Amino acid sequence: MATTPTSPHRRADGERSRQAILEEAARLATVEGLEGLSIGRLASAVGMSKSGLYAHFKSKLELQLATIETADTVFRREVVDPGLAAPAGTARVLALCDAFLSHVERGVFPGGCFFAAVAAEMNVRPGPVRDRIGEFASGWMGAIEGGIREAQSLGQISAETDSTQLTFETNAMLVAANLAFPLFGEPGILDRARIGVRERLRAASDNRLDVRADGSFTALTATSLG
Amino acid sequence: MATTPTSPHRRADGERSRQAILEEAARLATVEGLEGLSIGRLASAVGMSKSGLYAHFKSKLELQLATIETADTVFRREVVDPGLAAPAGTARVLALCDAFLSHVERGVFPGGCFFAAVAAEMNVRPGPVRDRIGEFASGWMGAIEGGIREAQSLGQISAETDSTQLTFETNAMLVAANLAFPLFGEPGILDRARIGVRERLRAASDNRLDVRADGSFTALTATSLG
DNA sequence: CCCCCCAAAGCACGATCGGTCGTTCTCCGG
DNA sequence: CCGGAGAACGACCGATCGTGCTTTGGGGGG
Repeated sequence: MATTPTSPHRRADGERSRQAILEEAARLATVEGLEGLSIGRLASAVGMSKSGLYAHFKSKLELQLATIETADTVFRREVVDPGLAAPAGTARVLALCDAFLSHVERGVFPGGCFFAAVAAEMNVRPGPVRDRIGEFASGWMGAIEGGIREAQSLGQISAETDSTQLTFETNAMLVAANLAFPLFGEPGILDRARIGVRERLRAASDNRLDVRADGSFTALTATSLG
Repeated sequence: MATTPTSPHRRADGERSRQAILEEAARLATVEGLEGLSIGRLASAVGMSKSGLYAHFKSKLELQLATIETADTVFRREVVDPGLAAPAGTARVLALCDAFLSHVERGVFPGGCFFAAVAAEMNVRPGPVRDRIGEFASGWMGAIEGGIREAQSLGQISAETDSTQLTFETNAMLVAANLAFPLFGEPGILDRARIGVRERLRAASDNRLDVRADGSFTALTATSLG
């Protein structure tokens, strides 16, 4: 519902155009940036005139906000939902991280994670755009922390662990991999993050051997990589 | 020497202006981005005309590259040199990380780390600018990894540890803190990174209690924070 | 002390920026 | 099937973009 406008009497072809515009905008914004994304380039990218595109959005700000909502929908579909499908606990945290790294690797957004790219651009520009990015970041971190707390209540991670601290460190590896992957091009960076997350969660299990992980867990230790 | 142009017979006031331009450009680029930084805004920021500024640089690309060199000099002075002043080993790695987080906290660049901001912007735009950013990133990671290898040769970190993996994880916390700090404004994020780096290095010491750390080490454990 | 030369400014260019017209076409409810 | 409303268009606005050319003024070596 986030991407569905509240305005009444919207024509079917117009809604299709609007969605096509926003999906292209979300992709382009990870390359050009939300501010660097120009109306003219976006219009020609979707094969429309500038004014035709502008009929859907009253201002560039509204276009930016709608683009964020579309990106949020994509992120939910490609990362959050697959991650939450895993059984609760450590496995779910790992699934969230793997889904994130997978969506970076597959190039769901050409410039990597949409929100990391936009956050880096807008985190020193106060306004509704930055506020919305902050809300998303809180939600994403909350999803990871929720999984960690579940793992604690399941006894997979020691109750003494600072879940917020562990969330920060887990997300840090995802963000760092997302930043370095397009810069160097080598997919080994993503394996670094996969290893790091698993080792960090294993360490947080406080020598409890009942830590749940998927089959690739034992195969993906730090020493198994050259 | 990096910021010193090779052209001969340069007047003193011109060199001062050039440096003033580049320092302002390095600061502005962390807010506007290297591409979003316009000649006109930069000129008015330093109190010059657009063409007067342009007399120092043949093109915007040259201005961008010179700005990177200036930012590299600032980063070296504010982060790398203070970090390398610490005694070799774990203490030096910690000093590098603390110097990095300190330069973010003090706002040496208003938008946080210059190279993280520029890398996020340019990592999907091939060209000499991205190449130079990649060189810097390799150099910075190399400094951390060098410190870790020294710590290994000193017996402070177990020789079995994958130094590249440990470097990735250490740098990840710095990058993540740099990204989240301006977004949320709370300095607690930087403490998260400080704690994470220390705990991670302690874990890598493989239960060796001779890990060197500064006095704040024991005080900055994960449990000491609310 | 003079005069060369570089720093800086003024001015202007084509392109593109975000944004607003008026107009035409086409979908779709009554 | 008719008419209102939305979709899309081309033209155009003032501002700003990066980049030139030309001019002026002052610093500094002979």
